[in-house]
Amino acid sequence: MSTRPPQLSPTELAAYFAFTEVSSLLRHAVEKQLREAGKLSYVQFQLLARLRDAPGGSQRMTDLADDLVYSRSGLTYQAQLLEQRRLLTRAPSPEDERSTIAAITDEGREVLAKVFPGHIEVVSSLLFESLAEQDVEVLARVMTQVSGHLRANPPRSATRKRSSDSARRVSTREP
Amino acid sequence: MSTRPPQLSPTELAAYFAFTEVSSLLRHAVEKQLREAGKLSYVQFQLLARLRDAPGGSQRMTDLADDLVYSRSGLTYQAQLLEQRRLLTRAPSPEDERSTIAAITDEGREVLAKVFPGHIEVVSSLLFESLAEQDVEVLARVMTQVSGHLRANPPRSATRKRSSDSARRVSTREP
DNA sequence: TATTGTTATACTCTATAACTATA
DNA sequence: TATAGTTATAGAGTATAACAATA
Repeated sequence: MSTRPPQLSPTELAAYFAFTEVSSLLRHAVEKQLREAGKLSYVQFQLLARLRDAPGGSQRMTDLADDLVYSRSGLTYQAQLLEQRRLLTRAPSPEDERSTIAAITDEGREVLAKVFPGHIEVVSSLLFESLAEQDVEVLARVMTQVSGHLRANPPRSATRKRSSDSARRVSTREP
Repeated sequence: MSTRPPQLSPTELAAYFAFTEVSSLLRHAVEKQLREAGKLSYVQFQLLARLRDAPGGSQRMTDLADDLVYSRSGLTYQAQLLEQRRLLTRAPSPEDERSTIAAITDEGREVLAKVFPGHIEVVSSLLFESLAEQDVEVLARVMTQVSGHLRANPPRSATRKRSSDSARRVSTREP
């Protein structure tokens, strides 16, 4: 095993501290905006956004839970809330009666549309406003790099699930 | 108000998505490690770490709450938990009897010391392992830039404190 | 009166385990 | 048996408002 140095370098420390601070403040601001503009929690927003971007505007509950690093019961809870507000529907899958397919409704899309401008505004003004175009490019590159690294090396606890038969689709394309 | 474009550029979008994903996964992993290694929540860890780095290992409750973007009652709650575990003490300030000074104890420092190696290990292997040294430098620079920007433009809600000025009577409704 | 901090309380979120039903 | 999902439930965390003490 490759041993990582037991200490962070000063540069790493600075990067880590600044990263967590930005992350925390941005998250806080985004949550506030979503709550005020559409009565959505951050997770609910992610849920709806993911459904909207999924083919057919729908996805299996389990896949949603996997993507959002969520427990299934937690997802059920949030889906119930959104269903009560008619922002999504749930129905058993025709292929596999065990599965539940969640689908975003028109009302759900409306809420997303209502919330989005303010969301962009927050992200834009807090995260990007002070950055030069090149900085943004560099940030995108570095974060994408790390993101890929994290997908490739899941945090141990998330590994226990997908065992033998249905291996998970990874975003890496193999020739 | 400076006018920001109503849309994020593709690069900004990529940067934002990757950033939030990394932030979320890293936070999750860090919380897990802190919980398992020292039964600390992330906020409690930040609290202790901040006290440790403060002069005298102590700080006023209000200042702690400000720094951590925390409500006072929430801070009181966490401080109570830590005090019960003897990881910090609370005592009224000699200068101003209204204030409470929280101070980290030796036991608190021990817990931090116990938790730290694993913390470093998580951050190191998740955030930095896949990055070249130059990437880390760039990340530190960009995040510090944004962090400074955020400090300079607090998210509105955190602002309404220091102003002894009466600039906000205008929008206040009275019966 | 304003500030500091605590308390009382209500609410949201999350996770674990037991359970149902399908496969 | 294994998987998908829900339910029951318990616990942590947060915020708001009322409050007491001090300035």
